[in-house]
Amino acid sequence: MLTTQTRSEATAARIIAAAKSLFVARNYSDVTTDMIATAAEITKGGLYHHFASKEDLYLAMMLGDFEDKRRLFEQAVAKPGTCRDRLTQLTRDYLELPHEERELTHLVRRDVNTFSGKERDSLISAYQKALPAQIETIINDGIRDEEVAACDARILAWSFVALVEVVIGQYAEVTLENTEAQLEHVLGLFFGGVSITPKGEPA
Amino acid sequence: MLTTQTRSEATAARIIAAAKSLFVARNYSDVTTDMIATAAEITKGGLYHHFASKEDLYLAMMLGDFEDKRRLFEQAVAKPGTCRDRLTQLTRDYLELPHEERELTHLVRRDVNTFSGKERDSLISAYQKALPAQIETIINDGIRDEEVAACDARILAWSFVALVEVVIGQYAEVTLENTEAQLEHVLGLFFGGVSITPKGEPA
DNA sequence: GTATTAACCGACCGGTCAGTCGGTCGGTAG
DNA sequence: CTACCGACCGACTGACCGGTCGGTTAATAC
Repeated sequence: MLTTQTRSEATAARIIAAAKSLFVARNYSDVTTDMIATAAEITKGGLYHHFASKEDLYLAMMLGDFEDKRRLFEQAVAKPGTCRDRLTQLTRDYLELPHEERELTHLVRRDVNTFSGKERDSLISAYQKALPAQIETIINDGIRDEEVAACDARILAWSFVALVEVVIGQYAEVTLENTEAQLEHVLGLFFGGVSITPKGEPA
Repeated sequence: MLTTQTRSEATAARIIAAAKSLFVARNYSDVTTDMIATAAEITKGGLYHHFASKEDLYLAMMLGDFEDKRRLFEQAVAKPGTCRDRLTQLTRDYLELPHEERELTHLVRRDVNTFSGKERDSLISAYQKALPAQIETIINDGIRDEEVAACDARILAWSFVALVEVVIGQYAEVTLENTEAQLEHVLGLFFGGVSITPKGEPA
């Protein structure tokens, strides 16, 4: 029926998908390889045929996802336009990702202490360095063009990320309903703050 | 030498202190009762003399810390002044807490999925409801006094919290050196945004 | 002094979980 | 057809960990 290769790839993909939904829901240590295997409709032996270890699976899952996000962010960095426009574009694309994919982005901050050595480093350099660095680039352009006040761009990038996470609902059971409302909140707050000013609508 | 009661209280405090530094550094599941006992210079049997279970210890640690923070926040809520002044005061007090105490505040978001039932509920209602609700109160006053643009105060409260966490360095190895620089960043960004405006210094 | 009790010890138990290994089955190559 | 190999199975193991329990010491009560 299926070729061996196709079948193998499909199984690996099923394992990754199962791992995503489980690791998003619970800490690394609280997800067992049996749980992942069962969710992927395979046995533990089968899982270990595809991945050398639990850590290996976690890293494959994360670095695969990172690559997708890196490409997504790259598009916004490459585009012309104002800093605000590019951040809007990037955020809109990001908010339209499925819930699970967005959750993966901040999994690192929760689980990173579980790892050590180069595994830990690769996670940090992907999600804590490379992705925010792309946002930083856009913000630095904004500073150069005098659209944004001069300030440490890295801190501003992280501030932006934090605001996005708030509207996603990471911080509580607080969520703005639709993507446009979320966008408006983040961009409005980031660029204009909450103060009532004579010239317009903040927040 | 020491009375039994004093000795007991001191031991319990030592266990809580050991638990704090370990739980801040690693996930709930990755911290063993043996590690806590060793760090508290006691044995596991001794630990279980003071606390009924690992979960019980974790909750005692968290709810004790919550009570301290609740009182700290309460002061800022009770004070008169503008919304900005009160938030400044609260944030300054908060930033002057020792690193470990501040880290405890967002431990819940990392570990909450490990618990269930009323243990989980008590953690959520403390750190995800009661504390942000106090900030929300201050912001609502700001909206009432037309100092802050009308908007869902809960989302604004969480946005503020998120910005504070950024400058604390939760988000990367990014930290502004001193408390005043951190304060300026958070308050400036929250109230004024990052845009360059004719009338002054944002961010 | 004697009895009682709280604080603490440390060996132990039962369960869990990452990882292993010998084996089966079906597709593939020659 | 046959030999092979990759995909997968499932029982097993060894380490670890939360929690227990009988015992020891020292403070306290009488």
